[in-house]
Amino acid sequence: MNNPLILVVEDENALRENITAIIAHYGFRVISAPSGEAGVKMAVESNPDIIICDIMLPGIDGFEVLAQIKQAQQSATHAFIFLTAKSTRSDTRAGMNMGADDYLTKPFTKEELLNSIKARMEKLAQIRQSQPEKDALIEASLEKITSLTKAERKVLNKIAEGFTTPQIAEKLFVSKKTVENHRVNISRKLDLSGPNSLINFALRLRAQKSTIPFPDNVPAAPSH
Amino acid sequence: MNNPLILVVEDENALRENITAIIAHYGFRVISAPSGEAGVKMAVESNPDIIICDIMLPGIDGFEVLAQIKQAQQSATHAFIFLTAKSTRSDTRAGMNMGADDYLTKPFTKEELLNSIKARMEKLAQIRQSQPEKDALIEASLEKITSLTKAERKVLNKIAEGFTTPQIAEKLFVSKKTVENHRVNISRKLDLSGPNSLINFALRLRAQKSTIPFPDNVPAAPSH
DNA sequence: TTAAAAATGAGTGGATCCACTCATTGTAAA
DNA sequence: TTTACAATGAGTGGATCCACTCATTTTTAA
Repeated sequence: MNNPLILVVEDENALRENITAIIAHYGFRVISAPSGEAGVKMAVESNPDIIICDIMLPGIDGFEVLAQIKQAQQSATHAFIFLTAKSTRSDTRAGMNMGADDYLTKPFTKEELLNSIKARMEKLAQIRQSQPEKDALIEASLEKITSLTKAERKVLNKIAEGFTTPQIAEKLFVSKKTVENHRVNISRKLDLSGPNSLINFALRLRAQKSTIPFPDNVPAAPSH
Repeated sequence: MNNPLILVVEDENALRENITAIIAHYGFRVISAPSGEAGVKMAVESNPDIIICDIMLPGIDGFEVLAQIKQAQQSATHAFIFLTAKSTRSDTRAGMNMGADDYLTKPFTKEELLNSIKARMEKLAQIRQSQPEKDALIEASLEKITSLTKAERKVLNKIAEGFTTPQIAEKLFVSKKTVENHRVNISRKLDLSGPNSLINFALRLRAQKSTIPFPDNVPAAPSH
């Protein structure tokens, strides 16, 4: 698994920046959200490998974040780590029973955080275990992916998840026409043509890389 | 998931029988082992969905059990729940960092046990089912592939190679109509439906099995 | 030999994908 | 502010996929 993507959902600015800094320093790609609502949106869009989420959040809380992500993204090939100041037994059980994968009690050390991430990562790698026989077409196109815009990357991600145009339109809250336009633009940028070439490309790409690098993990195409 | 299998590794006879009775009472299949060594052997043989394992065991301890099972069975997608009397933070972290999925501190109630099992079960079901990219669909369909005829296998093979209907028709020296008919029949036999579902299936099948068992490696479906 | 299944091909219709053009609105940089 | 690009959405048309039905010929098994 190369370059895992980690999403941090934490409302306290200092703690959020601290965590993201630690994660980034150890070579993982990281994105963050200051609220549950933003976290859900980002998770659906970017499909991170690991989600680290505080339970006490303004607006919807961590439990609700987990529930909504489970709802929206049935392809739960990610790990969910809860953060909390409360460490009562019933609280811990509630989190785990909702489908969390780990439960870190604040304050936690850098090592505890990293070890937890590492353990979940290994678990995920075990689960996925897709063999990476290199594909010339994919390899050649990897550079060109950087020329895709944010919206185009979102669409490509959904294509790779196996969704059809109408489904993608619904999930991204845009019209089918817009999705179709994005598909055409993606195909053009990647030099693809012919029926099924895009779904074909997306699935092979996904077979190689656990998650597609976008849309906020990688700088979008420059405006000019 | 039908009839999940749960393995209980616990040396105290009373507790082990108590746990297995609870689990069995709620309709799950359950097997048990009184030692780590027996537990590892049983896990490798029976490939249970969930392993509930005490940490304090005579002979090899729970950590070692987990390590050995991970070693022997790296492809298995199962959940591992630790049981322990010690509930210190460092102890919990050690267990989770080794790849455990939950950590129950003794004494625990029947509800805590069942909820933990239920949560891990849902997680497993999600993983297996979703892997839109993976096993559940493929695995479930592997048997059905044997019901495909020779011509249908040839077509499925070409689909997996990324060819479109017109290309397949040309390569197999038949008309496009014939290929289309085969595609429909394949979809029907594999319980697929919707646009791209076939190419999607074929590519995932190919990603999973380096060589697809057909068209000439496996006997065709019996004529009647 | 006879009956069943497979393989081939055609017809029809609907849904989707692909590829163009065009327009509007928003955003970001010169 | 002006300019360029992104994002959105619509229109059109063609190719393909999907799902039916139907028919003919060939192969296979009883």
